[in-house]
Amino acid sequence: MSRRYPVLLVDASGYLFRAYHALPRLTTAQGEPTGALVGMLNMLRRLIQEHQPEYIGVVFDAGGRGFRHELYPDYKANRPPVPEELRAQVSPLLAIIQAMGLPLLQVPGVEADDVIGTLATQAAEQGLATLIATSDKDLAQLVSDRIVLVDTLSNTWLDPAGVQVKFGVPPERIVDYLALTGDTSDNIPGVSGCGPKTAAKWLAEYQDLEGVMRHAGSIKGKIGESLRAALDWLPLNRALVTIKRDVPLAWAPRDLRPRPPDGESLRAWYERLELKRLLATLDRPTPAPAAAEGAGITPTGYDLILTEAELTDWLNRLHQAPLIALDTETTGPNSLQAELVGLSFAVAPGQAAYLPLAHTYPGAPRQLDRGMVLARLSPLLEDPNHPKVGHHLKYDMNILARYGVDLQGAAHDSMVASYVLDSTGRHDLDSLAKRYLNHKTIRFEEVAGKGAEQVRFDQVPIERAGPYAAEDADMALRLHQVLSARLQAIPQLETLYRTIEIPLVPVLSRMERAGVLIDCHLLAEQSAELAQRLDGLVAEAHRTAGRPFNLGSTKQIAEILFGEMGLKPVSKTPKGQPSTSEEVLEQLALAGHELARIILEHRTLAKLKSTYTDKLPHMVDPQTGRVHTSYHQAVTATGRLSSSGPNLQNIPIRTEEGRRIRRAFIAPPGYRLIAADYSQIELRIMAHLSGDERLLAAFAAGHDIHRATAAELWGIAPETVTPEQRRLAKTINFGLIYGMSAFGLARQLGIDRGLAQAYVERYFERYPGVRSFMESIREQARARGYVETLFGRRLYLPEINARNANQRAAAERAAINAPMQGTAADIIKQAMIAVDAWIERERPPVRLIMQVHDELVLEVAEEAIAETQAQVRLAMESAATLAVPLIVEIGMGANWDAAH
DNA sequence: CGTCGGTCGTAC
DNA sequence: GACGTACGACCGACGT
Repeated sequence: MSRRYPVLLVDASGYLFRAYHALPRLTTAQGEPTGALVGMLNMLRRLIQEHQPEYIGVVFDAGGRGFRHELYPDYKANRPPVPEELRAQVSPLLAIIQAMGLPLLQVPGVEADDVIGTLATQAAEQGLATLIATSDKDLAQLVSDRIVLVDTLSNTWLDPAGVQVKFGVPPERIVDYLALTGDTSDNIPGVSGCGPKTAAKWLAEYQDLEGVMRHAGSIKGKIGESLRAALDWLPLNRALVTIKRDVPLAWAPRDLRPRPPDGESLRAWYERLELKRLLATLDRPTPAPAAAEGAGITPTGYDLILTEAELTDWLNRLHQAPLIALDTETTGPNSLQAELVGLSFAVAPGQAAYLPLAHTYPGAPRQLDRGMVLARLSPLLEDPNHPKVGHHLKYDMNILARYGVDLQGAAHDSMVASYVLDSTGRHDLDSLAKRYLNHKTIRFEEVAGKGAEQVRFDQVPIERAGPYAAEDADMALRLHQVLSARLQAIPQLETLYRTIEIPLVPVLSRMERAGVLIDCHLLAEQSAELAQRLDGLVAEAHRTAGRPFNLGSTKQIAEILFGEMGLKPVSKTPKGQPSTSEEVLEQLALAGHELARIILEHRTLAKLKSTYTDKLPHMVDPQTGRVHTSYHQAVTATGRLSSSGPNLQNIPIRTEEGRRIRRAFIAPPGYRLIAADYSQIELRIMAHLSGDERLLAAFAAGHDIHRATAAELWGIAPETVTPEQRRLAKTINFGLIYGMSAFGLARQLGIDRGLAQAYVERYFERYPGVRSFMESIREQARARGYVETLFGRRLYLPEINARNANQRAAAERAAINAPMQGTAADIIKQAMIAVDAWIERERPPVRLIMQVHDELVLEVAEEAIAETQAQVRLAMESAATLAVPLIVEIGMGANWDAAH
């Protein structure tokens, strides 16, 4: 569609007939019919705004008997008379088209088809490409590399390849095809019993109509008889259906330049016919003329849906669209609380509309009733056979779900596509439109303001909201086209997108909507207790320091410890300041500095209180009594999900105090929580990817992996491994996944650097496959600039060849970590899809409610516990087949802590 | 008064 | 500098 068509020819009579029957019967208050007229004007405006043609011809039949009647007196003899309601709309329409400045072409005795055929042929000879707007299949015979048909009612587009696909014959054979099949509407009898299939078959076999006629004797059966019976009139048929390309006309294509519109006259007509939306267009500056080549997307006029008739019109277009782009406008960013303000749609690039529903500012025009609109839309929105695309469709899914609409057929998501193509960088609509379409979108702040001036979307004037909202749908559609093509070029990524990321969207939507029940009372108790202890610690700290200070301020702590008390800084922050991190304070506390111990304890408790026990109750949705996190699908570099509002992926577990918080994540009466964790999934993936024999063997034997590692490191029997040795082996194992160096290991373990180096050496001696795996990952990263997961997900590492050694080393560590972390993410996502599929299929009293990277949490009715455990284990353990078994540990309890 | 970088700490 | 991926609280400097 990027091609320009300088010439636009509109088969207006044909369109008018179809529009009259296809579109709703609008009338003015006086009962004057306007439906077909409005449809026609909308189509013209859309075509002009989208294609910005230099030359336009709006072609009408002028009546009068032409050469076809001479050839065949019964030509069009069976046409019913033009309905009065349609006839009444013609003359206003002609007047309006003229007032719009558009060349109106009518030639008595010459049919519109022949006018179009002649002008399009002349234009082609002059090197001008022509777009013909028609819904008449006969015009397919004109299609060439310079002539294309567009049917705005069915949203179809016919170029030579399209003609071949649709009719089974190329454009040059269309006249033969039509001669054989006949045309009932023109009263042209074809070969009885010969439809599209037979005609295409014969023409494929015998080349052309003459060939078919020559072989009429050899065609068997009843159809052969029919053909032979038709031989007499087939040449006449062909002459009747052949569009003339050489009728004498008063205009050449280049005479069809539009004139400036006559605003006064248009206003008068629009007022008289009560065409409010068109009237509004007169108040807007007319769109700029066609921009220079390569300027990206020209600003286009989008539709506004304010009346039932307009809604009907758009419903038709949506029904016929092969892919519907969809966007919701709401009162806020939280999809589980925001209210629906409007909907926008796009059916083709540039063909988009905004449907305002709940703009409530003073003076807002009357809008369609939300319930009525959703009732009419939901059969479409809930039909999986009508594919949808959006940008961040999970959001729209959540919004619609709150209005009882279960969005189905979420086939594409431009945000997700962008993320799969390259996880780094931004994936918001504005950035992507700029990057891939070279188009600057209207930003939200431009319509709603920012900061203190910002208003809710329902307060944004519809005339400002419309272009913004419709553009979002338009951009999602256009981005989808670009991003899909790029995904197709990398089959593994396309598969990842289609089989994992897209199916995950509704799963995440359901999880977010489900939420998790919180025991606020328990948290409040804990908050009160923490507050008391914190007060005590603050007093104690001030006493010890000899003056009051803010225990939350690292700067003030550093002043006291390293300034006033004269302690030696242990390490520095990246900015060169003396660090007061846990590690530092731990050392100082160990050296007997009481203040450090107090600050440490204060830090831990303050963290628990502010981040969790105070915060979580505030995050509870008053409507559900539960917290509903957001899972972000396009954030992390490695393919993991992230969670926010609240983040449920960093709820404490390691300390007793922390686990108390998990006890506040509860199941409702009659239910239990089930927590299912992958055991050592990243190390198993390392075993699989590296193929290291000892590591594979240890997992195959079902050994405790840290114990086995320790046994290898010290060359002793697993039973004799001490807890200390196991702890050290565990640290090494985790360090490997993170690309840790000997220095890092030494620091982590608080041991001598040389000793740490010796451990690392020893590890690689015992697990040589791991060493070569890590080296080959680094090499791949350097050579290709990216690393891959088992399923082909990519992480690009532009800094892998950086001059700066630190940047380079960091990129190498990320390179080593990403295949393991990312493969684990790929696997648990597949498990989530499988678990969700089971739930949706069998409808057990079970909900998937949380994902924490290697863990799934479900809320399960008591009677379904055993079945759920079995199903979840099956789904998770069989989500991927590795060279080592995937093992899942499942717990159950009344709260999240007890489920572990 | 809002924004943003810096620091720290929680999870896997 | 030295351990990967996140989110978010708090501080404090800075800008309006």
